[in-house]
Amino acid sequence: MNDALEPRQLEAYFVLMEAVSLLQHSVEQQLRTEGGISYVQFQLLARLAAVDEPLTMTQLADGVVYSRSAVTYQAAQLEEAGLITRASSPDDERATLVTITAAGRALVDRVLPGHVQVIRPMLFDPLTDEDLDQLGHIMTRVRDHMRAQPPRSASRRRPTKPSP
Amino acid sequence: MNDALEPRQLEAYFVLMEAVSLLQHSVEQQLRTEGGISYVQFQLLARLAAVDEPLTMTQLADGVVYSRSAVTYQAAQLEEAGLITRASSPDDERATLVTITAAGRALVDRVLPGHVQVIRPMLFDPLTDEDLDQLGHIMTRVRDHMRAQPPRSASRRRPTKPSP
DNA sequence: TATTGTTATACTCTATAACTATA
DNA sequence: TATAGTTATAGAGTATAACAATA
Repeated sequence: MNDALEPRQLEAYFVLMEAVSLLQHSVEQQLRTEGGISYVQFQLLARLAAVDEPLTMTQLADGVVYSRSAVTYQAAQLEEAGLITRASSPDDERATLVTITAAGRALVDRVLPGHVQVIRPMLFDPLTDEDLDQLGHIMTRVRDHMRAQPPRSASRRRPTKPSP
Repeated sequence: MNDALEPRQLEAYFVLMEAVSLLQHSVEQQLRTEGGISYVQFQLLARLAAVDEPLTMTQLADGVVYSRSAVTYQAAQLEEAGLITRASSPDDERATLVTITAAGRALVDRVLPGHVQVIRPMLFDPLTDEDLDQLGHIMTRVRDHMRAQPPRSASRRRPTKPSP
């Protein structure tokens, strides 16, 4: 058992990261220019629009991985921009329910075409439909596998101190 | 011709971005913890180690996309940490040649095993060798295609002001 | 006691524009 | 005049830890 991966595997990883970085960079500019939002903010809005019901801060964070304070920060930005509202949950007074506003939905709808126009030439044009299908399948498997086992190092909430 | 993509295409894109974000996050923590460097810094060092010869700041930037000032900033960090050296080029006095130090190589070698240990369970374990091959081929095609046509919006150097 | 979320703070990183120096 | 790189500055985003309130 060797700790080193086959060079080809490592190469696939590096190329994956590089290509996505390029894509992310372009997409970020488009969102900033046309919508005045970051990619993270777009993700949060898109998620809220997709599920079509209020989410708690924790649920919202679950989709984007970051720390609680980062979500609070982003939510504050989005709320200030009138794209979401926050209200404490009737079920659990500790929780904050985040709801996307009409303006929020409108923004997502407004930036999506331009978003696609950036993605298409970069990601879709060079690939066949079959490639895209495979890519989708592969990354879905990867994503689901990642979500299934919470990363050892990045626990959402500081684990309780082991009895000292 | 419709501006909207097939939902499945868009889905593949979103999953791709999500999975890579998760991967990036984990990898970033590993590099920070075990090497005290960011992923960008790791990329720069790995690139210098791979080509095995000095690169100019511009050449270095080409691999990582960012603005000139960002490269200067990162190079300053790496130089301060003793991982690279900078010296003006004999060929072109304007250029700065960046050379990786022994400590820089040592650091890359030192963090790479841990890096792989993070990647393996997240990316490689859930995929067959064939999947990985396909992923590599697909993303290589995407990457090469992206590099072939410089993004319209993100010119490396501010284009000359159109004759006013 | 554990969990949800917020806040204060410090830090990293990035982009813009102005600047120097060389080609 | 254009290019390589640096610098000053300002802004966005993140994480940590301490905190308040609820379960």
